[in-house]
Amino acid sequence: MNSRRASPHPAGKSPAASPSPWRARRRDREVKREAVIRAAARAFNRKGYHNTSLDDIAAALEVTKPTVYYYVTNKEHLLFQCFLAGVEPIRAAFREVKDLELPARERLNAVLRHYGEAVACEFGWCMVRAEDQDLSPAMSRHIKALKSEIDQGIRRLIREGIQDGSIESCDPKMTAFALAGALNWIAHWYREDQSLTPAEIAAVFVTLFEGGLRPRSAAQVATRAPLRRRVRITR
Amino acid sequence: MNSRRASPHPAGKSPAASPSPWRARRRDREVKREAVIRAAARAFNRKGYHNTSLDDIAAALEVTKPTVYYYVTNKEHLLFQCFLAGVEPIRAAFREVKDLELPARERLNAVLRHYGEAVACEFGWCMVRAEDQDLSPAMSRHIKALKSEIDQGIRRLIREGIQDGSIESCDPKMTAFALAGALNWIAHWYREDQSLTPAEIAAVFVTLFEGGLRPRSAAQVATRAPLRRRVRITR
DNA sequence: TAGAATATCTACTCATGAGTATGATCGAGG
DNA sequence: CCTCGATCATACTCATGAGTAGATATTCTA
Repeated sequence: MNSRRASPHPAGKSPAASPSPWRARRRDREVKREAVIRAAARAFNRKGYHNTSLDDIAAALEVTKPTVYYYVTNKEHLLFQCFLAGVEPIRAAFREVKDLELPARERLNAVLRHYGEAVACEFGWCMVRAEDQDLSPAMSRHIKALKSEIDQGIRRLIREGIQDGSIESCDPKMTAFALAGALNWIAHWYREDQSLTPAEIAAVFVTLFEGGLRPRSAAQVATRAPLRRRVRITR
Repeated sequence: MNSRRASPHPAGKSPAASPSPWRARRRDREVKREAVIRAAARAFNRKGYHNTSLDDIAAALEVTKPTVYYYVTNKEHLLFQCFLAGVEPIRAAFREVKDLELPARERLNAVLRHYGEAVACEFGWCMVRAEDQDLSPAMSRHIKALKSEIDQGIRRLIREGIQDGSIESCDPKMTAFALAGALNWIAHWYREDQSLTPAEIAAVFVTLFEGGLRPRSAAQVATRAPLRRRVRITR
């Protein structure tokens, strides 16, 4: 990047005098770059990573493949960028919640709500489904680290919740797996079933996580199996 | 299959007189065929469908690619067979539970336990991750139908549970998505983390699904945020 | 307006992997 | 011991798709 500036003006004075066109160019380029990443995310979303060629992505943008390569280095980086766009909101959610004076369960709920919305968004699929098997070792490590950071964040909130009494005693690791799994899976069905908005889905899920299936109303009927028989007989 | 028998003995008498060698052959073939499918499942498990070539699978069996093609028609069918091997235990679980005289929540729990164990098994990955995008339209329909059958089965149990009072009122569809999602996700992490057996995992998950995160002990401490501050200060 | 930097296209290379044509081998029955 | 069918290997074809080389268009600067 320095070399680009240095070559026309070795002394390095004129670039400082007229920075605006450079800036404009750079922003323009960045906008297009993001468009490429978004188009890739949409394509991966629809057809999966392996069933999407860079020609497909280029066609969606009404350009040709080399143009795509002008903005991203290769397909793997493209997936990685989509992944980053997907995780960033989740990391933000952790930061946002970090200093709230709330019991840990409520902080966890807030994170999970953001998490669910992130998974349902455009980049959700890429974030959830970026497989280390598809990536170079270096990328794989990087992605695993980011995923692990989130996982550990959830576990920590669960541990804190157990300590402060806002969460029932449980295995933090397994519980984190269960919660994240339920939310991750949204990426699989949300394309086909958009009957609820991402925010609504996240809210429903968090409610379920909190209370579980067991009825909480005091007037819960004890094991009355005959009722079921009756139901089946009526058909 | 008839043509194979008919060609050596057009009259069709000798085959009935000596069925044993044919039977033995067929069983032998079937055993090998299953070995091919299991090897494929293991390979898909480790490297993913698209990163596994039929040469890989053949090498794992110490044969060559045409030999694999002698037992299965193509890669897609191979994935489909793995998928079937994965779902079958789950369908069996539904049948097993069908006529039990138990509240629906307990029947649901039993199904979910089997479901979890199935996902953690050898074919779990193939079942969970068989993407319609990777398959021909016909296969895709077939797989979707089987997945939908299971989904609908879970929803039905949830509805029955709400009716018989064993499950708290909720949205059956979303709840089914959440439960199945949490369990499906086991396929993603179980390879790397086998600290618990499939049965133990399933049990932990079902317990969580039942009770949720909110503490059930009467002596639950109300929102005491200061506790958390203390924790952070100590570091 | 020359010319440099930016942006895009045409037309390739090259590796991989699915699927196959054809021939070799082996074991059982006549 | 010879034949026939079942089994398996060698050695291909062929399509696809990632990535690139080099030419071309566009735009800004001097």
